[in-house]
Amino acid sequence: MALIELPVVRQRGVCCGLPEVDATWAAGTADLLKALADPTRLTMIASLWKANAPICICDFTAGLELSQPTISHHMARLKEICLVEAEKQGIWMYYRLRADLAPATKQLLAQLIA
Amino acid sequence: MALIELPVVRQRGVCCGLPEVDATWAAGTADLLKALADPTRLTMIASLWKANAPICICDFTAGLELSQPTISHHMARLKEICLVEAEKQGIWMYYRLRADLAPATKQLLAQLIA
DNA sequence: CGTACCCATCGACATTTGTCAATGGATTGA
DNA sequence: TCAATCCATTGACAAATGTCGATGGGTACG
Repeated sequence: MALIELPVVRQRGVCCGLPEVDATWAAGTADLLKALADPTRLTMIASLWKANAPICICDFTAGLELSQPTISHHMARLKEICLVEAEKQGIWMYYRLRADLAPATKQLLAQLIA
Repeated sequence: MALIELPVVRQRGVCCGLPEVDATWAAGTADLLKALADPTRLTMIASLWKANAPICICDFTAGLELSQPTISHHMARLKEICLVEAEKQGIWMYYRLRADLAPATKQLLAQLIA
C-alpha cells in the first residue's frame, strides 16, 4: 500500500517539473470525452455502433425515455463533434457513425463499447 | 456519401427497436468519462501515467496555471472515482494512479494517452 | 516556539449542461 | 388541399461544474 519512496529530498518552496503533456491534446481529448460523458449520448453511440447501420431519430425518441427535443439536442451535440452524420429520408432523419472517424476515435469507441 | 438504404419500408407512427444497451453500463461509463472530460484532470492523469511515480500536489499547483484550491478540487474528484490514491509525506501530499485500476480502465488510459 | 509552508474545505460566483414545453418548417398520406 | 407526422430550434429553468479568495489545520525549519 505504501507509495514508492522518492529518492530526491524535497525542499520547501521548491517545486519539481511535471512530465510534458501537450495542452492541445488535453483540450481536444477533453472535448471528445465531454461529448461521450453522458448516459444518453453514450447509449446512442453504442446503439449506432452495434447496429452498424443508420438509425432513425424517432426510434431513439421512442426507445429512450426522454422528450423529442432532448433527443434531438443530444444527437446534435454528437454531430457537432463529428461523431455522427445524418441523412434525411422522407420525413425521417437517419443518423449513423461517421465513416471517417479517426482510427484512435474508432478504437476508443471499440474499447468503451465492446 | 449516401447512407445505406434500409430494406424495411417504414410506416408513420411505427417505431423500430434499438440494439440493447445496458443502462448500468452507460451510467457507469459516463461517470468515468465525466471524471476524465476536463483538460486539467486529463493533464494530471497523463502526468501520473507518464511519470509512473507519485507526484506532489504542489508540483501540479506550480505547473498548471490554476489556483491551489482548484488543483486540490480536481485531484479530489479523481480520487473520488478511484483513479488515484494519495499518501502524505511530511507536509507534502503525493498522488499516484491506483495500482488496482480495472484492466479496462487501464487500457482506456493507455489508449487516450499513448 | 513561532513562523512559513503545504493543502483541504468552505462560500461564492459565473458558466455550462440537461431537460422540457411551445413553436414552426418540411413531408406525405388521404 | 388538409391533416398528421417527424424533427430542429427557441426560450426557460434547475442542477452541475469550474474557478477563486478566505480560512484553518498540519508540519517542520530556524
